[in-house]
Amino acid sequence: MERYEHGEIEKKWQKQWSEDGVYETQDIAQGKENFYQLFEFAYPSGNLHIGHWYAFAMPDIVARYKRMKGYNVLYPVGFDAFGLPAENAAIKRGVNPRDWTYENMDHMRMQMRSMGASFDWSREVVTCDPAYYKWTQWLFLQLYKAGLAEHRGVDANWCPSCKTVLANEQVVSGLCERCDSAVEKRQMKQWQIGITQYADRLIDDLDDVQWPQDIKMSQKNWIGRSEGAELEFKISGEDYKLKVFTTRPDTLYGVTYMVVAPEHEIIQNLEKKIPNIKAVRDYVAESAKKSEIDRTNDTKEKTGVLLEGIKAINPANDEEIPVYVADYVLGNYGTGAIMAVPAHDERDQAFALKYDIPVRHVVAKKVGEIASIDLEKVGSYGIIQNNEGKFLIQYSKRVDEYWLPGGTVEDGESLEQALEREVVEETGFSDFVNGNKVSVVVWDQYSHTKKKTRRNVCHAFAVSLSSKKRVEIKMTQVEKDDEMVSKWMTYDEIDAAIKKQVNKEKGEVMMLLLDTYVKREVFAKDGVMINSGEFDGMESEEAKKAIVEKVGGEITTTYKLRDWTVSRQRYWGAPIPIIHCDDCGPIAVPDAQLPVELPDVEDYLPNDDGRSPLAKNEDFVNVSCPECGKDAQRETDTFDTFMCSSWYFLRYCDPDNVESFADMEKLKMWMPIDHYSGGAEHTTMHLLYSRFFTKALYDLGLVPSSEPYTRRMNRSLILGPDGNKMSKSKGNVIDPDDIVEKLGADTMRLYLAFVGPYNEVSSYPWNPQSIIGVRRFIERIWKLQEKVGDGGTKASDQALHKALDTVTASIENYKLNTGVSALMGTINVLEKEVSITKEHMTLLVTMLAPYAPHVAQEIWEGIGHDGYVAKVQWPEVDATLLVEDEILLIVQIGGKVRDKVTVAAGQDDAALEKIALASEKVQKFIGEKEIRKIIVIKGKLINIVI
RNA sequence: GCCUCGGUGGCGGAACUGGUAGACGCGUCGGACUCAAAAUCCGAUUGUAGCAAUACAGUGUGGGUUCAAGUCCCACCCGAGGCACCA
Repeated sequence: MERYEHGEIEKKWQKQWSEDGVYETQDIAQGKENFYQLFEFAYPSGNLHIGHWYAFAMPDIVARYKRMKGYNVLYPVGFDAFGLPAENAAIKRGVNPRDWTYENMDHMRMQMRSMGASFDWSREVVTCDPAYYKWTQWLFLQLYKAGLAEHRGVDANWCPSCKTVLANEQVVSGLCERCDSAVEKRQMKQWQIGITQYADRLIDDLDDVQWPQDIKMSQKNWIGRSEGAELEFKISGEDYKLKVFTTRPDTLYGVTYMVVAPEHEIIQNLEKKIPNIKAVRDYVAESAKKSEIDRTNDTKEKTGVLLEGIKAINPANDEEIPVYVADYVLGNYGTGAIMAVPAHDERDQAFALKYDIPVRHVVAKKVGEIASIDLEKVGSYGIIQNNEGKFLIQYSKRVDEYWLPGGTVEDGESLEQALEREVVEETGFSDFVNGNKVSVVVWDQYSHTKKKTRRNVCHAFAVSLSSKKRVEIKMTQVEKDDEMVSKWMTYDEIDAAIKKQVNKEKGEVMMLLLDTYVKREVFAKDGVMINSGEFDGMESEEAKKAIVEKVGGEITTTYKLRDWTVSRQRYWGAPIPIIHCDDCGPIAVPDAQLPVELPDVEDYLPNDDGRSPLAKNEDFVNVSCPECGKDAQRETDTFDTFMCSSWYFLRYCDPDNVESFADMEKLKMWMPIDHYSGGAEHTTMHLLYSRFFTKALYDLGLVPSSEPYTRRMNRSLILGPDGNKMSKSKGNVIDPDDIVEKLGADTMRLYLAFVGPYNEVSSYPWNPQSIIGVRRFIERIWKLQEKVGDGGTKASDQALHKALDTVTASIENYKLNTGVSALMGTINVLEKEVSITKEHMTLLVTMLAPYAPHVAQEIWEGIGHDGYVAKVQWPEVDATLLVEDEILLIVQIGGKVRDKVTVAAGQDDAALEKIALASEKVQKFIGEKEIRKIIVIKGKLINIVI
């Protein structure tokens, strides 16, 4: 037996596959269904790393399997060759980005061939090739002509280090996604794409795709849809209306002030009416100086300035309320102005506390569920805390119940008056200072004594005692009967006590009242309307619509998603195919003149002035207007590389087409993509952009489906042996070329498959021992060839078919690791046999072929087969072989395993019961006890209940 | 803070619709072969107690449902990711 020489074997077959065009895909294959398996194409960064292997070689296992399963599989490959990463790397080395990119691609192609993956290289797509970007430009112009692209002044994200504008998605918590520099705001005229017009569909259509929950949620969060209403507040004495967006129109009666963002136009428009305009302007200037990070970072301390001389009018009750300017309100979200409800919004409460603005509760928490209310009672209760932190509680000895001091409000009394009267009567403490209202709870209960339903509106006030002076206690008869006493109790004592009391609801109400004070909670949920005129008693959810209707507001939706800025002030990108004419405005370059080729230039370095390096190239810039023929200038910005990658998967379907970006008939053959795998970092960038692109093109009748990817899966990360992310500076980088050389591509593929489930996002440290174990496994298969002879056992048949069952499911579900385990388990059985048949070995290498294609092919040939194992039919499981002759019967007593008995399969329940009861161990445990019940799970388990 | 997904031996991870927890691999320990080592092969390996048969405990924590819970329900703790002064 020759030794297993991975190097020779792998090179030999890679050459053969390539020469025979084994993996080239036709658009139609007789009798086969098409299957499109896609991975994210690579940036030509220079060198293949383990991450590339994980990204390209794992889906290859699935592609190979699907091919054997009888599908016509498209598994294409290409390069995302334009853009910042390549350009920055080239600049760093002082080489031209074009040369750098093309050299890198050559090198990477070579490395990728060493994976032994079944890529169809004949369909390769390179985005910086004019034959490709001609269509990127053309597609952009289709969007432009459809009103989905516009050159407009924007508050752009400028990266001072990359010297270009970035899209919102490329700013990660205020920093440039590529270089981590702090992003600045610049007013610039930029090309934007109208992705926001598709916000709803981008969210709603997620229901129809088979994507993992987390990816869907990330996209939803990013789009940030929030449903609410726009309401108008008149400015007193002015012909001016302040429009606000709110998700809580039900709290309109609780509005005690308003806030506008520093950028808000009201400051300009009504500046003559604002006596303190100087202070206001200073504040606006101050907040303009703050960077985005500063402004969103100091979330605790809120600042603002009152707009003196201006009063807004609450449309619900015509009350006049003050207006502030404060930077906790953002200019670019909603309407840039809010109605502030300190009782029901945390931020508003913080601001109100600082500037001493009244708080008005208009929604109460509700306890109890009762259909109709017979009578209503309003109560006023005190949260009274002494300097030891204990609370004053009324305790009824008779019914063992706790409650706050206070009581029912009588006719003509205010809440405060009632509270004072009741507390003095019940507790005798008389020197107290009325505090702030802290909360309101509506408690609906059924009174068994009165046989009526009752609503208790319980108001709670935080009250402090100025002295411990007590006067005579005047209890009511009921209170006397209940043996009421006052007690000082800690929060924990109260919490423990009410858990034991019979009336749980009453305890809950008290804790709610108390919690609001103790935990300083702001009640921002749904409840029952109070203090809201005709809406009192209504459920707040219902009141939303009713109040919007009453004040003539409008139900609206806002989004966090912003339009996609696609201009980049950089050289290495596809030129934006637009000509600016003084008379005609921005004009699309006529189709016949596409592509607008990226010229070769001497100076490709980016500038600080916000203009692309192409702007210096007069030959490029100066053209005549395609409309009127006058002198005009080309757009000199280039496209965001995400434009190029938003449609590359369409080009794979028809890569050589010179008439169009892709023929509709060919697109229909392949789209939508059956499975797409890639990195989690693209969830709210490429994945969102390409979904938008597909939808827009679908609406223009250019593509056959409105979603590009039926299934999507984010891949895990392979870490260095030390558990950290691989990086040159940490010195923990594993070079795949080394592994291929020392252990072979098949070992690498199997190792990566074995390391953990491919369909879950996690991170796996590189384990140098473990990969040797995998290599050992291949060598054991290799040696198994020696055992191929005439004889073979049924045990081998069974082991192989059991594995086949697992391997098939494993690949279908992208849990590639369990398939490798199953194969390992099989050879543990086969190795113990004296001899196995050629059929056994054939089945084994057929299953191995998707995982380790080289060695599988070599053995395939070695045992006397012609052609390619990659082209054979995936075997069917012989179900009869999965049936065991004997089973291991688990005998439980009361759910605990007490015995395991090997019995003949296929016996009926009664027979199994008999066997179980005959067991000595079982008898020992049962003893004298009576058997209450016996549960039999067919072919598996018996549970005897005693 | 809100949303989503997770938490299983020393490690990576198995466990179908509730039915033997820890498959498979790594590591560790013991043994065989060898003058010795590497490689290879064989055996053991969740913890505690015990010479052992065995018993008890055990899937983040605490409750619950069930004949039976890693799996289902409730509450909480921890981790990862997304959003975040977003009204």
